[in-house]
Amino acid sequence: MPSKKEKPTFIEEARRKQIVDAALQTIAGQGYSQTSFAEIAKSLGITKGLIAYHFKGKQDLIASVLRTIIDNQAAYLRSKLVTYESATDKLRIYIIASLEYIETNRAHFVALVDLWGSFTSPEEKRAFNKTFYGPCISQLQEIIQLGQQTGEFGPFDPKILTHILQGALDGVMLQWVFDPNVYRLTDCTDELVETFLHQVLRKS
Amino acid sequence: MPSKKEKPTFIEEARRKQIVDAALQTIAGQGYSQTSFAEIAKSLGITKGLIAYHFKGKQDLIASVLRTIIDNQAAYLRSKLVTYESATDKLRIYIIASLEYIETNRAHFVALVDLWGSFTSPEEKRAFNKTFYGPCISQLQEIIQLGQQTGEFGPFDPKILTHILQGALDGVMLQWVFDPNVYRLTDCTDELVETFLHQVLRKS
Amino acid sequence: MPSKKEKPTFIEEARRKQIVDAALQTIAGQGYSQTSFAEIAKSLGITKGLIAYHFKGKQDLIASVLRTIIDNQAAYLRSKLVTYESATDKLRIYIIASLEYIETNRAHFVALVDLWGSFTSPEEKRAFNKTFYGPCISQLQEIIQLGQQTGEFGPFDPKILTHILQGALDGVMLQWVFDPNVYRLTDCTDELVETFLHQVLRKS
Amino acid sequence: MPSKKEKPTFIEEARRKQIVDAALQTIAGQGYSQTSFAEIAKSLGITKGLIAYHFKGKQDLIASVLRTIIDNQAAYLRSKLVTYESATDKLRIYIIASLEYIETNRAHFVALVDLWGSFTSPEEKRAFNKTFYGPCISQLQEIIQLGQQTGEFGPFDPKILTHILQGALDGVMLQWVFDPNVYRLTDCTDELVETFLHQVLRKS
DNA sequence: AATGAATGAGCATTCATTCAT
DNA sequence: CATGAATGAATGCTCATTCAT
Repeated sequence: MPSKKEKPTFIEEARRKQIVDAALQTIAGQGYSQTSFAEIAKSLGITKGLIAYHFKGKQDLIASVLRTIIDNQAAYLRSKLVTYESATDKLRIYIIASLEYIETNRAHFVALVDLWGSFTSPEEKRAFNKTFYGPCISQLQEIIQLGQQTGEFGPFDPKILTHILQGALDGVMLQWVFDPNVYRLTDCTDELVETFLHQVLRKS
Repeated sequence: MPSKKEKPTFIEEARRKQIVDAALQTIAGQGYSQTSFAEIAKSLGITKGLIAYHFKGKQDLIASVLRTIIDNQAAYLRSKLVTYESATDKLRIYIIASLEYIETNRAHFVALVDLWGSFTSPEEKRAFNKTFYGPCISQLQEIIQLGQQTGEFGPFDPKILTHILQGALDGVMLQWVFDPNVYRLTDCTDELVETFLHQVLRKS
Repeated sequence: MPSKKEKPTFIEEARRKQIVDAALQTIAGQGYSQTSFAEIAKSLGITKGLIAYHFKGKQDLIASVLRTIIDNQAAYLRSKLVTYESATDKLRIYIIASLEYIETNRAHFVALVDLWGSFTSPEEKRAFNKTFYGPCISQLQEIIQLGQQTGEFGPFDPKILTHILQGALDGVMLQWVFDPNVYRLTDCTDELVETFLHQVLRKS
Repeated sequence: MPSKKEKPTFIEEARRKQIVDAALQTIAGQGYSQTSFAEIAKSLGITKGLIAYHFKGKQDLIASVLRTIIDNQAAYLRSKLVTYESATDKLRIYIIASLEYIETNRAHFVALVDLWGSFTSPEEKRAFNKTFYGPCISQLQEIIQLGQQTGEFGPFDPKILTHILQGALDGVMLQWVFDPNVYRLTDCTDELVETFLHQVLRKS
């Protein structure tokens, strides 16, 4: 393990990223239970000792993988959302961008679901949930509350609807991730936008 | 392993069920990665040799666990659906019963998600998906198509809506399974019924 | 690991003893730092998995080794001491038997010194010391105090003399254990008996 | 590793000493088995590569540590002994100084005992013994033989008594090193001086 | 002189699986 | 039917050592 507090060197940073990416691909490709240091190392043509050199342990490595997945997705969503003003537009683009992202980063989602199995205790699972869901949920809830403040959206429980919409997105992505041939993701996008926009815009 | 073709004895059947149940609870409680034969055996007060005797291997055991989860849920849904005639009623009860079932059988869903990690190759994962989602999806799709035939429901792509509704259900259950304190499942039920009934009943 | 509370089977007990003995010999022969499960297993023609099956871990195994060494020696000394009545005789036989025991069980002492290195923290080392030295010291101190009560021995600080005599015994054994050719152990016995009996018998 | 034959530079010499000292403290503090290059390097704020650069290998380093311990003690004893003329005085001061040295350099003795475990083969252990015990024993034996030549001491086997006295010293130090609270080292000093001076001075 | 990236062998430990009893 | 002894492959991890920079 390199020195603790000093800023990491260029080569160090590059290796870490390389290993994290390989880990992510291995998890997505072979499942978490088959993702050993040896397997990751083999896929990179390095030794497993090198992975242990760059990461404090397996937990550290998968935490980094998780971080990467979450941060990437969050950054993508944020970059899309900033260009729109109205809550209606933001909500539409949130749905579209969420599915778009998964379509081009399927491995991320596969790995994410698999990683769930790496947390053994209920406490760890809850923490994992918070880390992963937290940012999405709050981003979405802000949009919905914005819509209610501006009067664009009707009166409904914002928290419940947030979770249902996010749930619908995740559920749809999940099925597609399980089997990409089950439907075209874009067809779902349209239907989801229609269903939920219609629902939030109802005034009575 | 008992003889291949003979019908299983009573005790044989009981043991298998006992072991499958213990496996399910262990997976839900400690996670799949912590679920060894030894762990299951300990929770039953038997030896791991006995588990190996009754099942061809670990894959065989978890396949049985999976079967149990799926069959139980399917049976529950079916028993609820038969008492209703109209597609609208059937759809409402499908949503309600799905969430009801998970609320009283949370361990099943926890185990199900965890078990996803036990499939290593993409092919296995796809097969798992077919086995698990298949029955739910076709049951739901039948209801929706029924509604369109009777004229209760409006004109929309039945397949896509089926997947979106099922996805919304799964997504909502998933979040609740991750953290039971995130919302009351019944609150979601109402909102889901309202959202989707409104959507399918639209005529234009 | 076999069942926790039930009495161990015959074969279980035999294996454990066999493994403990092999561990002791390996430690004495190659040093603790070279004593791996693999090494012990190789010397027995079994697999290292079997050692892990019979012992909870390495700590458990070396604790058993330690126990064996200490108990054996203590039992030997006790069996010798009971046949004598007077403190003078007991003291003489304590010295003689201590060296006798080491002469026929050199490996025990070699292993004992080596095992010291297996305890990393000062607390562990102190505990080790208590476990090992405690029984010897108290046995010896009882003899000396007996001698002072019966009037056989003169007036001196019994605790200090106990430690000095035990120290002399250990030091002499240590040198001989390091290099058996340095002197004949029996020559030391005579001189030690003479030196210390003379010392304790002094009345003024 | 620096060039073989050239005399070492000032900085080279300083580094080696610094590393040897750190190694000694680490061994005494955490035990030999926990003393890795990384651990020593960390305690000095340098990299383990640097240690490998200054020493041929781990064996080389611990040999240097050993040398330091032995030479320091020998130098201390010699400096004390030269100021006395008679064998009786020399013997008394040998005992006193030996215990004095350990009292102020406890870490040296702790490390010494721990280092015993770093020698794997019986041959290495014997060599270690010779290196360590040799100087002490010959110094002590010279004193005793001097006393017999001058007629101060009585007629006894000088070799055996040398070893017994040295053994007593080591044994007493060992117990105190194991647990400094077991007795005050100075109390032992007095008793040891009394016991052994009385013994060597006996004329019959 | 010194660093830090990289190696490769070795470690204790876990576990599904086999099989004689 | 059931046990428990035994295996062997795999896992995460440690560490002395090497070497280009």
